Amino acid sequence: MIDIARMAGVSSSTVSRALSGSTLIPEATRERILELARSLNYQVNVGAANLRKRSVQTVGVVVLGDSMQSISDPFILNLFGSVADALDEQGSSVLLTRLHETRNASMQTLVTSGQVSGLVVIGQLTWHEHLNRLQHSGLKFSVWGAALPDAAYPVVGGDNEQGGYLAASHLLARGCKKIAFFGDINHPEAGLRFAGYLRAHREAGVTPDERLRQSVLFGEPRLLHVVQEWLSQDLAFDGVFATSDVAAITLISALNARGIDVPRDVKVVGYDDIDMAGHVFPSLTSIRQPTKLAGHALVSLLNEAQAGMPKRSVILPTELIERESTR
Amino acid sequence: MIDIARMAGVSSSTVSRALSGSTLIPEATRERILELARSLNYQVNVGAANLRKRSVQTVGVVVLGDSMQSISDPFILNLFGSVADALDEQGSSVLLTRLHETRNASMQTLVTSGQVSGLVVIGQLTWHEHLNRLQHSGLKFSVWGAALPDAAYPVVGGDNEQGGYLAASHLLARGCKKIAFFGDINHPEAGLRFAGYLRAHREAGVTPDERLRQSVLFGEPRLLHVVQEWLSQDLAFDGVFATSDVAAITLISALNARGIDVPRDVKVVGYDDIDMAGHVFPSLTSIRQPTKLAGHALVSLLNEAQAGMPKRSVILPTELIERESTR
DNA sequence: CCCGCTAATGCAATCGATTGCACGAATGTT
DNA sequence: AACATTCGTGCAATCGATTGCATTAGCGGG
Repeated sequence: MIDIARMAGVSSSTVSRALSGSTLIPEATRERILELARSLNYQVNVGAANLRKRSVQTVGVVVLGDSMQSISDPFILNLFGSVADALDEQGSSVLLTRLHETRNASMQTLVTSGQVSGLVVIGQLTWHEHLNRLQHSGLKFSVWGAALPDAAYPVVGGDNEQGGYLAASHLLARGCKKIAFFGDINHPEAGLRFAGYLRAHREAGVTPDERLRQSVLFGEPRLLHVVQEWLSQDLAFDGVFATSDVAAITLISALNARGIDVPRDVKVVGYDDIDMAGHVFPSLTSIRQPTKLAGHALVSLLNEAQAGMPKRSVILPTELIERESTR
Repeated sequence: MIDIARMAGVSSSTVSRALSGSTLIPEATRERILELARSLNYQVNVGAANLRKRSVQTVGVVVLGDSMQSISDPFILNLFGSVADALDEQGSSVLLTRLHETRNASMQTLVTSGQVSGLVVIGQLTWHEHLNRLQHSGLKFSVWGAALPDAAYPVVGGDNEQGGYLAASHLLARGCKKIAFFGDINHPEAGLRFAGYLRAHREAGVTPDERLRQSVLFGEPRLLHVVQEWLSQDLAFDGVFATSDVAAITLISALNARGIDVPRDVKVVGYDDIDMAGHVFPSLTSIRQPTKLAGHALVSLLNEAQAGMPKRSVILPTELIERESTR
């Protein structure tokens, strides 16, 4: 910067002001300096500027779990992209970190060491208590997940209850009477989806068959096996609501293999509306969560936390995307 | 740091040395200072340290393409995770950036502005020329993609030719005579896979039918439509090699819908071995690329570039994962 | 007892920017 | 013509660390 100052015949103060767009510098001078900087391929050293300004334009995005490898869920990737987009828009950089269960001190470290100004946390699960503790210690962050009643930290999540309701209502409206539920009821988000499934049945005056429930975990490795086991029980059903598209697609493949036609004999609704939902045959009806909004909401809540505003949580509406699997 | 110095009754130089593990400081003093720092929850300001040391422990990972949204390819995510793991291991942070076609100047910027020491680039595609230019301008980076003959930059990629060879050989060994190829031959990686497909045919003494080629782009939105169009041509075939698992799964769904049994009537091999390959029915035989190795290789090549060592490229072996779609 | 040497420590410059304050010039006001 | 503003610019301190060099204390050897 001093070199540029010399070449432009001004002081480094003037260069700094010109580059940062201060109104003190007349347009003519600024143009000259800008041009010079461009031709020298000069960029302000962000680290030095941050040091003096005592601020950082970087947000940490923390993905909880063993490793990114384990996150095979395409929905998480979309969400992640949307957070990155939102941060881009406000001119922040994204420092990515994955955390294992063991190294939980490191979330604090990122902020304390001045690398990031705050955190967006994706993947709540078993970390709930730890997140509560961090919130009380004054760390600034926002979290994607289910809005647990005793969460002290700001949460953004899809409206899982509504999602489950939309799915089941849609199947009922399509004439299904015996709708199976595929998902792990103990998982916070899947549990809410199940609650919505029940509400839809109640409102329609239909009593759901308790035998038509199969616990399927997210990312279950033996998914195909579980599905086939379940089908071999020869239960009577004409519809399925699966809490993940991966499970739904697996199920449809298995049904087709047994000569059961989707959607004629059985109608299926999935969850997350992953890319492949539109690619398989029959294409899959699914519940879409507004990832675009989610990213913005997570960033907004983080900004609010940093501004010292009171903690707030956001529940985003879900939407049913109708495709051939329920025609 | 000055506060700690005062409290420990030493100068900030001593604290700095103690914290960075200099041998000048006797063990007793260092322990005392470390304990004090811990109790005050103190962390060295990374920005200030970098400024003085004139070094950065952060690597930029650049994902090329419109937006993370468009990267529906789960393989890319795995790769990304593996790069992040490798950087973690050597104690580097990961600054994530997505770039659009339009803003291509910004790769330089990240390094020039001192935010990162180098870049790992994922997604080569149409950027080849631009990457060559950047390499000549002295930027330090490594790239995942196909090792194009005139690439001036270090590349890590799967052995696409071998992958295509493995896939086609496997189908031929399973008795297939008419093997269709699904993929965009103009895409560098898919082109090599096609070359391998041809070599396998040559070695087996089988002449591939030129009509059995369907150009399918990665991430094609109208994939399902394309597949159905193709099937309606009623071409005779008993095997398919698809250059992506998503295309392969779509194809199998469509075949099943027409009463064509996989693997009995037609055998199918995909590429990338995505998670869902094991979940669908019939489960999908696929070509796996060693993502774990890929991450390490990308980081190694970047380190070498930064150390001023001559450019080198790495081609990683692929592996056929046999499942039901070719039984 | 003095000298030399080593082990610890501190001083102060430095990294590359930003910004409060002071100053001089130009302009406007009576 | 004298004075008050406004405008543009530069000086120098500052952000929070690191590190070359100087300095001091402590110790053993001659």
